[in-house]
Amino acid sequence: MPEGHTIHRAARDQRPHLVGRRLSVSSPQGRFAEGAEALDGRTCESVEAYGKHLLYGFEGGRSLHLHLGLYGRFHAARGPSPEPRGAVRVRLATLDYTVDCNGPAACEALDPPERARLLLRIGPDLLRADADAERAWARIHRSRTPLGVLLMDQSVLSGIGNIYRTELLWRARLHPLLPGRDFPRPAFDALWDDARRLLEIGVETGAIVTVEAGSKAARRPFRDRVEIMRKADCPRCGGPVRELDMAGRRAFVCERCAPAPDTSAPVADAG
DNA sequence: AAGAATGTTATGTA
DNA sequence: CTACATAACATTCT
Repeated sequence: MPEGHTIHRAARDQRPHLVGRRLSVSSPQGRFAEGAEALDGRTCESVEAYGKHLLYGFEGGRSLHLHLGLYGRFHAARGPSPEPRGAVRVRLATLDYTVDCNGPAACEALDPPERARLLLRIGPDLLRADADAERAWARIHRSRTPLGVLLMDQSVLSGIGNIYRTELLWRARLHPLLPGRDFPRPAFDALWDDARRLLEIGVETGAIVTVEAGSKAARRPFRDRVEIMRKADCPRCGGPVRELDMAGRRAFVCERCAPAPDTSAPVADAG
């Protein structure tokens, strides 16, 4: 269940157990690991999250790249060889700690140039302190592409998935179909800050929580922790929620809170 | 038990 | 070339 918060939380949790240690890298159920096992026995030097990507740097310069895709997960446990749970693709282990990664969409060893190429494709990561908002804004403010699509484009900014996108737009009372170029700068700044806040809550709690943090609802099942995702009625105004297909995923909008942008009579470009 | 799902990329079409 | 939509892939949950 990965958006950026899942990956950053995993990096934060795993780092102290792995960095500076020699790791066994294996595929305990014999699943294809795309060269990851070549890193077996090397010392781990870094564990870093970039958007939804996790990179383990190894002595010698090569990295292990994991991407959880739609339903990948991590299982961490004390001890060197716990029973694998579910479909484990790769296992990273020291003598007293084991991380299993289940069902990732990417699990591969990268050379330094390949790693650099990957990082170039990833837009500013809201969960990294040095995230460059100007870079994201440069892509957004001149684009005709709808906000609902731009927010999920990992090369524009990284870490946001379908749920955060949907919730963020609802919170900001912005319609997902609003073209990026019609997005006012102050609204962008506010959304950027809100996104960081929500993602940080996600890292702390290990779950997507967009209702009031610390509330009772925040501890309940998924549908209670979000405001509008997969809801039929708007929790703010009671209006009906409309479903949109955006970038192949379902977005939810209250058009009473966020009126649809005017699509009529586009003015011809002068140039 | 079928279908949807917190994701991405490659390919097809206009 | 662009901007889309669609398919494909990995697995788990409802």
